[in-house]
Amino acid sequence: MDGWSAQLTHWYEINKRDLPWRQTRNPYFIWLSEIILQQTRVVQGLPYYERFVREFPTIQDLASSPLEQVLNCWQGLGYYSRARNLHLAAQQVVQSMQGKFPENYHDILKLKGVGPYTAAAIASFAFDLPHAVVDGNVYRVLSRHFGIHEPVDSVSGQRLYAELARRLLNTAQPAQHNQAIMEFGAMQCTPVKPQCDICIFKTSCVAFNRNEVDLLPVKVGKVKQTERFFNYLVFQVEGGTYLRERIEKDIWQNLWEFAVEESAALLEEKEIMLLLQQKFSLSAESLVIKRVSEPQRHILTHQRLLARFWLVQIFSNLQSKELIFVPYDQLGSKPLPRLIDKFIKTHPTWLD
DNA sequence: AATTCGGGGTA
DNA sequence: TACCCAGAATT
Repeated sequence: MDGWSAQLTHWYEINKRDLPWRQTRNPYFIWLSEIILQQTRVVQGLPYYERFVREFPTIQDLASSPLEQVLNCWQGLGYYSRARNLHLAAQQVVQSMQGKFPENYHDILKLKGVGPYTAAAIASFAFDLPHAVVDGNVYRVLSRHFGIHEPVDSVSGQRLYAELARRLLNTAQPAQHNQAIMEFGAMQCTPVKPQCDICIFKTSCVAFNRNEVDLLPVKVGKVKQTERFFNYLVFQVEGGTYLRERIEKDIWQNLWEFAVEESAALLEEKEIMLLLQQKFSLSAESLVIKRVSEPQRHILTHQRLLARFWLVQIFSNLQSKELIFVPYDQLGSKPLPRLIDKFIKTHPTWLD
């Protein structure tokens, strides 16, 4: 099995993409790229990486910036706990590690938001330490090449794949080996329509020779989706509107949105009017429901959202514990979920 | 061990 | 549609 890594890295040297985080050994930059790329395609993460490097050139800059600024840079990338943990981990390094990024697997693993994959990636890429990465690409490449049907999302499967990856690792060049296997999974041994016809492992790939490529890797995880209905109230009051921060333990934590009423089904105008009077203590004379948007679908991994936006002009100030007044020209200063950001961008006439 | 965290590309 | 992406934290 000694030649396996050699074949792989040979393929890599010919076919690798030119990616910015491959041009540096700075553990801070490599860490940034790895957090950004968790569950995220390279092409999607790339502009975010450039932005973070520019906005936060050092880990001290990141640690001393307000979370809101970090979330603003992260806006649209999803899985926002990554941004919160990134910020926490930066403060961890500055405050408890004298600003020195940890230099071994064990200490890297202590950082918030850093799990086994990311710790192995940083340890190998930045410090040439012999830790094998196991990510979605690795699961796919190994399951197919070695014909493994053990589910990748089971505990026994994860043990099995981690052990196999560890055995295959070229400990003389762990960084190159790790980059190579992930690049191979991303570019050649792809989830659908892998390019088996031109694959260097054509003769040794068990799945290919058994015609099982499309069956692997095996996953058992079933995602059950819930349906939710959000009724958004876009209050219109002299030059601005009202936003609230989502602080509850739910999606979009620490992001901002319009006043919202969640319901078992989208509310109708009569119910919205009642809500405005009861929950927001507005009289029928002090408000006008001016427009309502089409229902907007928004799909998350575990949730299907249906949202509708009501434009409500009001003639008195709102007294609400959680709603804060935001001038229209400052809407961009708050980190917003894609659903809200998209609504604002596609309904410019609603907001002058 | 199972669930929950986003958003977009691709077939 | 359904699947998946340089996964990790929480329950």
